[in-house]
Amino acid sequence: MTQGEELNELLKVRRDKLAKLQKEGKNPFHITRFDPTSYSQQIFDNFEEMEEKPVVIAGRIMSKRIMGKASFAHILDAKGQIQIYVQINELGQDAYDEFKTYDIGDIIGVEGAVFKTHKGEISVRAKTITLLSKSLQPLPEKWHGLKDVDLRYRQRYVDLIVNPDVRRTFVIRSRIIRGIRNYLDSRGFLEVETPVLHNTAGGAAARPFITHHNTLDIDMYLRIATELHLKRLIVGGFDKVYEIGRIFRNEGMDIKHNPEFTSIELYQAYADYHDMMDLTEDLISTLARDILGSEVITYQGEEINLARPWTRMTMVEAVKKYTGIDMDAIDSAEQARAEAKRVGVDVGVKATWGEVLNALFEEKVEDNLVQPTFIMDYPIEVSPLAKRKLDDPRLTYRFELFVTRRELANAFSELNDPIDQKERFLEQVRQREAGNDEAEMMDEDFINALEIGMPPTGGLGIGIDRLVMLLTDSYSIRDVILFPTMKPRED
RNA sequence: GACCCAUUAGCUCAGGAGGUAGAGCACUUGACUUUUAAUCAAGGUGUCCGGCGUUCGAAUCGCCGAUGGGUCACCA
Repeated sequence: MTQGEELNELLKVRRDKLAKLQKEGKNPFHITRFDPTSYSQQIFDNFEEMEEKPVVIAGRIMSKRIMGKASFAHILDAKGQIQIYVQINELGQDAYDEFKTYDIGDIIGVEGAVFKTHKGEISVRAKTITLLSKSLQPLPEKWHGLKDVDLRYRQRYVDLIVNPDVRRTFVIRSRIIRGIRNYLDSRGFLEVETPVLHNTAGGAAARPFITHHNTLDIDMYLRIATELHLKRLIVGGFDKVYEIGRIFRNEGMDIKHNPEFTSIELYQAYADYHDMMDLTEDLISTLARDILGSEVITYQGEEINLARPWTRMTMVEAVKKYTGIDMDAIDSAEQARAEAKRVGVDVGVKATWGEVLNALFEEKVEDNLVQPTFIMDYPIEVSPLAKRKLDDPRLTYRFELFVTRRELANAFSELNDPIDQKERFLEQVRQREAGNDEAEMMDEDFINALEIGMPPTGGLGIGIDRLVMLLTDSYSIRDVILFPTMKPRED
């Protein structure tokens, strides 16, 4: 709100109240600190001991019921809401009159005694009330809250005030991330930080955001993955590392994609992708148990059982199960393309056996993978950083985890052969030159690191936002990101 | 990027077969010393998303645009 703008009546009333307080030397914005002794939740949890004992609480006025010489209000603090009882005899005439001018949305501190009302609600009988901050705008309606999705995302601070479920989601998000850290730290993993600004955008197939460094006068990329730096650290001798961090991909936005999102990638020397599967299912089922209290959860009306063990099948087996096509029995790309066409899956005229397998999987299998399922052994064409299978060079030691039809994790036995890796990069470069701007870029220093020598290593990446969606039953990725990417409004 | 839907008071929403807009909450004033969607009485809410057009008249109809949501495409 800028100066000179016409204020509507609601705003004007609050400005006037503030001006009056300032004139009387009671400017709430002059207050610098306050010392609450209790959260609302602590009072509820310990009522027996706290009854009739003095407490100091602080929070936002969410409702107000004035009945002449006595009033009730609800105060929202970080842990919840508690009622206060405000009576003229306790406060005195002047303080009581001033309290009556406070608005819903104002932040107050309350000193008083814990008690239970005649109707049985645990409350605080106010002895003194201090206005700690004046709210100059009205809050959304108490009963329906804030529903407008646009406003909820743009003004998340209001959303958090009036929609308790939103607070819960982000508390759980925090617990999930803390749970992951605890799990990995207790198993000897080292948390590290690698650059966000990259000279080459590698480790995934995605268009990057480009930015510019002024002093060096070079364009740089925001990272699209943490993979290649973390593997350099395995080369360096840290045998178990992980990074939880923001990833940026310049792609479309929908209920599963936000341009910036959070991933965890971890790498473990001397381990393979089977170890990564064990770790993945143990980690996620542990999080569900510890944070939600159950391994059986509901996502958008569907029951999901996260109890171990989870189904493991190869991509070839999955395609066979859901299409009847046995890709193992097919040797030529030509025959594979004919089979795809037969079941109505569009593939290019030059599609390889592996590309056909991947297309069949994506179009015919993914939508069936509701319960947690590891899909193993991805084609080499779509896995430029994964180790080739010894018994079938068309495939790699790679898996993805699917839950509720969505990819949640991606892992490989990491490719550590520098010569093979260089050839894979060159193939990616050829694709890039052929117009695929999501193909990997050549990363000579990463090849150099592999030449120095990387032990056999298992690597795993999990989309934290999607994991939080699953564990909080959130429909959209925007419901688990505090400030999702929004177009600016033109006013 | 394509298509569909939405946008009305601070919030949640009605309404409008074209005649200048309504409810509840919130707000203001008054009554009320245990209420809790407090109650009772009285009162004012407004760029009907923006622009252009049709029309005597547009919030309503048409076109263009903005933002959001959804579906699809893209995202191996």
